[in-house]
Amino acid sequence: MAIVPVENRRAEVVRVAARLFCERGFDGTTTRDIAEAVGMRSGSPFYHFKSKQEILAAVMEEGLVAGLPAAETIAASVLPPRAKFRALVRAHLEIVLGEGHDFIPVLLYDWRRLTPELRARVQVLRDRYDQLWQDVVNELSAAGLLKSDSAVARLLLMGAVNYTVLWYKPGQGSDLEQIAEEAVAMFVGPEA
Amino acid sequence: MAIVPVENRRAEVVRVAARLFCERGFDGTTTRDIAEAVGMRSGSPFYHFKSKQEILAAVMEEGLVAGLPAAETIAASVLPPRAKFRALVRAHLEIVLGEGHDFIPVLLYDWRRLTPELRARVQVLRDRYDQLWQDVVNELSAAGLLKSDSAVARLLLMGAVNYTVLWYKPGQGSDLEQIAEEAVAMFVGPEA
DNA sequence: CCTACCGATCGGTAGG
DNA sequence: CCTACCGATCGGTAGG
Repeated sequence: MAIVPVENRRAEVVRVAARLFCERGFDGTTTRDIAEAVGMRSGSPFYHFKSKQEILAAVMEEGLVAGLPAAETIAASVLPPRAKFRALVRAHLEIVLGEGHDFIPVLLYDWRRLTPELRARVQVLRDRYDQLWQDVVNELSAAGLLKSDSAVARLLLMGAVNYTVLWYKPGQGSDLEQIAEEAVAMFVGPEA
Repeated sequence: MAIVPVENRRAEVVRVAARLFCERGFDGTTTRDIAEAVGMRSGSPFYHFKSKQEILAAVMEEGLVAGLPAAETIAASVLPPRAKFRALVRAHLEIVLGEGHDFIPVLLYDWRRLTPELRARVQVLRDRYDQLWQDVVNELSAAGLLKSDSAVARLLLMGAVNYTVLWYKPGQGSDLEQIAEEAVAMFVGPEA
């Protein structure tokens, strides 16, 4: 038995909540489920969070904070537009579909369960992520590698990629690498 | 006051439930909300449906039954592949985003809330819809107008189109016609 | 389809 | 973070 610092209990709640929210949805998970899975009593999550929705927001924010650095590095790299886009898609698929990556799926599934206030708070981080995509898509566009207006293009592209969360089954059919390749091939066309 | 046949009360429950589920989500809507909006007492929806989830399944099935004929007509038409795909996308956007079309968004939002039994039941209709898309996508592929394997291609394409339900705002930005055009332009490339 | 009601669940809190 | 508990809600049912 390792000695676990008290500060980690909060993070543990967030991590367990992410898993349960991802599996059963926000409304399909009770704060009691979370408490039990973490080894607490039913009321104890509320020592760490003001409300169930605050836990949800924390899950989403942790997912975004964890995913942003990789995406930022890719966006700031000197890769040519098509390769950069491919790397971004690949990194995003990992965040959405990778083993133990339950945070962003929760954001995609249960965004609407956030109160307006919490939604606005999480949106700040989300905007940064969306902007990175927009930048990379704009580079594609500027290089003549993408038809369609870039604002709607970004939404359609992110839709295609995010929607994988609803159909992808690990170890069945294409793997993440293949899906990334197919998506890029279909959207961007063959080479520059 | 028109005289309303008793049989229409059930349909009324489904229609009202579709609107409320679409606005607030399945878990965010109580059977009491539905009853009140339809002008019944709180227990009366259960005269028409065995459970709340049966109402949800009915909403989804009505959406699919309403949408299938148009999609079938398009798939069976003699349009060239690109035009056929464009027509399918356009029809689908109408079903997903059109005014008063709350049924398919509910399917997209709350598919996971169905019990396994009900999910299997609704899946039968959903499979028919997916197959139509697959046929049209395969035609595109056969005509050399689409890169990427067609099974994954269909999922990515439907993802892009279905995801519009999360960002489209009527009367703000592109309209359905424009979105359809941009989607086709981006995915299929310029002309055959 | 209404009346009347239940049984259980659930988010959240006071007080330590 | 636990104990003990509340207040409200909610899906669903019996019986007519």
